[in-house]
Amino acid sequence: MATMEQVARLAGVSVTTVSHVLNGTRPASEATRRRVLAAVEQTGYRPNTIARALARARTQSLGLAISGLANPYFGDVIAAVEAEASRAGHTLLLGDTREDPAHELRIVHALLERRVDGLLLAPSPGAAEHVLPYLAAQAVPVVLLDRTPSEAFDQVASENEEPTAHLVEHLAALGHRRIAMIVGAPALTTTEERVRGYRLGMERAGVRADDALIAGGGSQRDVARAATHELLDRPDPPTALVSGNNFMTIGVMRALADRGLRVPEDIALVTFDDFEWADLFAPRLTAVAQPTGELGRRAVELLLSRMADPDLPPRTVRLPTTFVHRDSCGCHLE
Amino acid sequence: MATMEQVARLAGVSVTTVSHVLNGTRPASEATRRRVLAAVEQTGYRPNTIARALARARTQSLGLAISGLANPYFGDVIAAVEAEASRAGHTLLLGDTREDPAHELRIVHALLERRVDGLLLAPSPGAAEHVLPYLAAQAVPVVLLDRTPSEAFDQVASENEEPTAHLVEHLAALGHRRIAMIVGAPALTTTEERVRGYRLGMERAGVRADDALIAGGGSQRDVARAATHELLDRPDPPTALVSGNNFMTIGVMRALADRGLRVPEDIALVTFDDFEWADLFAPRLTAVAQPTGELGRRAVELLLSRMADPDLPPRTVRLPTTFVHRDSCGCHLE
DNA sequence: CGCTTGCGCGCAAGCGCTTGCGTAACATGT
DNA sequence: ACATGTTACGCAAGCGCTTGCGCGCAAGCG
Repeated sequence: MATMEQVARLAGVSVTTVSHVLNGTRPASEATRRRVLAAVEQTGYRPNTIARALARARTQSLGLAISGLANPYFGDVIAAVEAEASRAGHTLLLGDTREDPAHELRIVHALLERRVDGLLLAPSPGAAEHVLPYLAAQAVPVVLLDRTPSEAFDQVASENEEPTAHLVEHLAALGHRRIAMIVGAPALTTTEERVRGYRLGMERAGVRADDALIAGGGSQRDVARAATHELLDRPDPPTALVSGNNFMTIGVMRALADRGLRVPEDIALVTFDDFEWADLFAPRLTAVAQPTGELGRRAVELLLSRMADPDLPPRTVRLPTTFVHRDSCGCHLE
Repeated sequence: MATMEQVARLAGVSVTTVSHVLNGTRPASEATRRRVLAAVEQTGYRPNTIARALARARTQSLGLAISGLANPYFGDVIAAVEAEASRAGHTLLLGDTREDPAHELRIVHALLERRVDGLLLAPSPGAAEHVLPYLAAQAVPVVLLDRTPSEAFDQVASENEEPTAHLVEHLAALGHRRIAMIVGAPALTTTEERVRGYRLGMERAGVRADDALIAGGGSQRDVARAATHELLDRPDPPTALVSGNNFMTIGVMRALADRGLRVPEDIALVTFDDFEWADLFAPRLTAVAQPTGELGRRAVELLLSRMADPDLPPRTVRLPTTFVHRDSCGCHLE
């Protein structure tokens, strides 16, 4: 991979001219342009973006710090982020926070040391005490993703409270009274909001909420599985379940399978987060679908605008979800 | 974010010394070390890896060019790659090839311009004519992932032929004779190998293979759906289906749902690629599971070893798959 | 007490680009 | 013919690090 120097020599001009021709930053005579371009062609020259970044103090790259890379929900988000970033001429640097504040800080450090021009972060539980204060002290543009722990940052997330309330009301309308919810990791704003949604739904339906029916699923499959077992072991087990996200839905289903319980015949289940295949397999899950692609796109959009103008006031974007009515709620039973 | 210069000034030493202390590249007196470290602490200094990369001609970053970021199969791979890369002190740059040779070339260019130290690539169909010859001419270490189009590169992939043959034999053993396969995009080696596996399975089972029963699903959901419809529209429709990958499985299932066909009662289905939830939803798919995490890990391992020693002969690693026997094959019907 | 050793450190030349400043060469107006 | 623009380009100083080379100094030696 040739350097600009070699191209310049071959074209019989200075590196300055090569640079300007390639970047279009200064007019050049047609003859010169052609000679430079020909030399580029001939040498197979590719700009060294590292050198460019050092000189320009901009890397044309964005950092994405997220957890659960394997989660298909985030998969969609990542795909959308990559597409948008690439459209804007930026490359994506990827880091997995592992939902752990310490590791998250390491990842963010690594990304900043790479001098990303902007950072997309799905803050872990605990971010508010660790990485967020640190980021606030840096000058780097940041957009928070999926979770919204701080109004001081730009952030984009789905609506959580109303959609969850709707799920609960739907179950209540079918006659359920003992409606349990398996909720995600504590300090996540998504968890808090979905719990509020649960309470709101119960209240609207005129059902007294019982805190014992709110079980911590830790946003993880196996924790959710255990939590579901605990709920079902109660003397007065719930007749309907709300799962707080897709990971936990798998855990909940596993617990139900462990006990040979059928959905929705033996117990009703509705979930936050949809699956692409949910239509095709039984039980067909009644779910709230997030606009994952849109989430990623908007996040990049926000980030680019902030990079363009750092003095913008912080913005919080909420995206509407979709209620997908299928069978697992038990509507079609009678 | 302070520069090394400022740290040096604060510590009353030269940048040379700061550099050596931070990198451990030269002994320094204990007193100096402490002063430097204190100055680093005080200024919140973070190394500028861009400058370092320029000076060292190494970026400590790996490129991952892959398609279908949203595909959970690749999600697992990405997660494993990220984990391994990060363990080795490398950052991941991510690009989506979109399974399109032209875009793939753009992505690879972008990654190389970023001067990644090594490249992981899931070559698109058509890579052999475009990006691969280009890469062969560069000096950059490359490992091919999932597909194995060229013995000239290091590559790691699952076994495809035998596992597919096994799926087919399994169906044949149940009495099926008209066994169709929905196969992936043409020029993919995975497709070729799985087709070979199909033929091999038919042969072993003593069933005459009919090429009309090999339908192109293009590795895409909707193409697979259409292909399935075509198969079922035949005067002598298949009684069993083999799906060539997880994306297409969704399409196949959708086509079956379109027609109200039940699996396995009306038609048997087995698939290449497993799903995490496949146990929990009906029909429970009988499938071949790839060791996705292992795939990612081994790929990074191979890449690192190649980076360490560019003169190694090219290696091709094949990973064993797992046959997961569930219900969609129809074994438990009678 | 000179002379070698080795230790601890700084100088300065890069790495491959970008970009402000300057300067020829030529066109324009009067 | 002379001032005044305009056009086309090169010089060189960075960007923030790394690293080969060399120098002063205290310790060790005969």
